[in-house]
Formats: sequence, structure tokens, C-alpha cells
Amino acid sequence: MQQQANHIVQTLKSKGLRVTPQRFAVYANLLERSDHPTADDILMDLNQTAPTSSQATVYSSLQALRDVSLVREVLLEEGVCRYDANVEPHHHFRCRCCGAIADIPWDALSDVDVHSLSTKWKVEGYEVTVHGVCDRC
Amino acid sequence: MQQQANHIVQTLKSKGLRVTPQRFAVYANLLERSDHPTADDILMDLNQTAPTSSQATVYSSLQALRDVSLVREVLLEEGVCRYDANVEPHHHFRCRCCGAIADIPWDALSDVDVHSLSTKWKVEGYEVTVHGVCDRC
DNA sequence: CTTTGTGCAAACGATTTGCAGGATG
DNA sequence: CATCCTGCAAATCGTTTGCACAAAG
Repeated sequence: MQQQANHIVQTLKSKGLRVTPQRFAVYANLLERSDHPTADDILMDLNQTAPTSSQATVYSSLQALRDVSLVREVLLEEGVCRYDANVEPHHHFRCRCCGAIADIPWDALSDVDVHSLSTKWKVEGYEVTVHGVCDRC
Repeated sequence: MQQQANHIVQTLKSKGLRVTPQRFAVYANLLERSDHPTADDILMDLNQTAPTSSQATVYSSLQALRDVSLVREVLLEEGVCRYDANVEPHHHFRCRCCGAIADIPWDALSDVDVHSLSTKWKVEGYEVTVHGVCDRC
């Protein structure tokens, strides 16, 4: 635990971010959950027991973390931006009913040849979004 | 042209939608462009020469068209919902610089085997999002 | 004539911003 | 001690809603 905390501090520092309690808390929270929370989800979670961080700060922390590629945005739903501390390439599954999002490891899907597509574009990457219904629905 | 107009009228009727000038205009506009406009883009375009439709009506028309599967939402950018009259399965390319979105025909990419993924999900479909830089950037 | 759509303006929810005070390196 | 961050509240942006009037079938 202490080790993990230290690791987070080092990671933030190595990206040139100041380590503040709020920023630490946002990133730590995102690292320990896998449910792709919204900014508001994180805010609620952090302030559940005691006030930890304000709304504006959560937003700006997420922005800072995104700018240094420690978190990524996940856009699979209208009107909400979700966040993911898993920045390795991977795919997503989204449940049509409950909206739950799950990660799919990169290797679980066959590779798609996106480089022979068009000479008009410089292709840099891709990802697959799978949709369907999850077990709870 | 007249033929095309008639076709649009028939399509709307066959989906049980009343044919109003505004709804017609929104759908026709979406059919003749391929740039995945936002609701506001459409509004601007329609009212460019003469006032044709109000903001609320464009939104409600798009909602109606989406409800009967004549248009689909495209979510590849934070905060904006884009619309596409191409409802056939296809993939998307998005330019990292200018945000432009282009369609990729379904057959242009190799199939991904998404059905052997997990027994926890009932997989219904998928699509690939390719990102990179377009020729103008 | 019944039902549904339109337009306006106000309401809404998520995110951003301005600014004064506070913490970090 | 200079710089960057935080918190608050107000502002902004895209979208939705309530309601009175108008149009469609």
C-alpha cells in the first residue's frame, strides 16, 4: 500500500506534475477501479467519507493527467466522458442496457490491418468497440 | 432531384414519421453531406439563406430520425454528438488534428472475431475506430 | 378533428473559467 | 519565493423541456 502510494508519487513527478493530495487521490482512485467512472463518479467516491476535493479540482486533475497520458478518456455514451487509468492499447465492450463498459485485452481480438487503408491518411492506431448485452441484463 | 425528394418523403412515411418541412430539411441535409455534422452545423446550414428551422426542432428531428434508425449518432469527440445518415455498418477514421471524421466501408477492414470473446456477454456487433492524421493536416 | 410537430425561452447537466488565497518544489 | 494548484461561484456549451400555437393525416 505504502509502496503503491510511493509509486504513484513517482509517476506523477516523472511526468512533471506537482503532487498534491487532490491529484494523488484522483489518480489513485482511478487506478483502483475498473469501471470507467465519470468525473462526478470520482468526486462522489472521494468525498464519500470526508470532503477531499472540489468539483473543479477533479476536472482539472483529470485534465492534467490526460495531458501527460496517465489517463485516457473513453467516449462511448452521449453526454458523458468517462476515464480510464489503463492507457495501454485495448478494446472496449459496452452493454446496450446498463451502459457498463468493460476492457477487452488487446490480444483477445485478431489484428486489423488498418495500414493498407488509404494513402490520404497517416494511420496511427485503432481500437474496436464491441456492443451487446452483459450478463446482468 | 424531385425523385430524391419523393424518396425522402416515402422513407419518412414508411417509418411512421410525419413529413414536415423542417424534418424533411434536416434529413435531406444529412443525406447530402458526408462530414458528420453536429446538430448545430445542420442548423447553421439550413438557416444560411433563410430561416428554416429552430434549434429545438433540429434537435427533435434528429431524435425522431434516430429513433427510427434513419440516422445514427457518432461519438468520437468530447462534448459533441455528430450525426450520420449512413446507417449501414461501417467504421470510422478520425483525424487527431482537425477532428474530421471519415467513413470506412465495412469491407475495407478484415473481420474481427468478436463472438468467441466471453460467455458473459451477448455480443451484437462491433466497429473499428481508426485514428491518425488526415491529408490536410 | 385528433394527433403530433414547431418555436420560443427557460431549464438543465456536464464542463470550464476567473480570481483570490494556499500549497508545492 | 516563484510557480502552480485549489476552491468557490459564475459562466459557458450542448441539449432538453414546457407550453401555446400551427400543421399533418
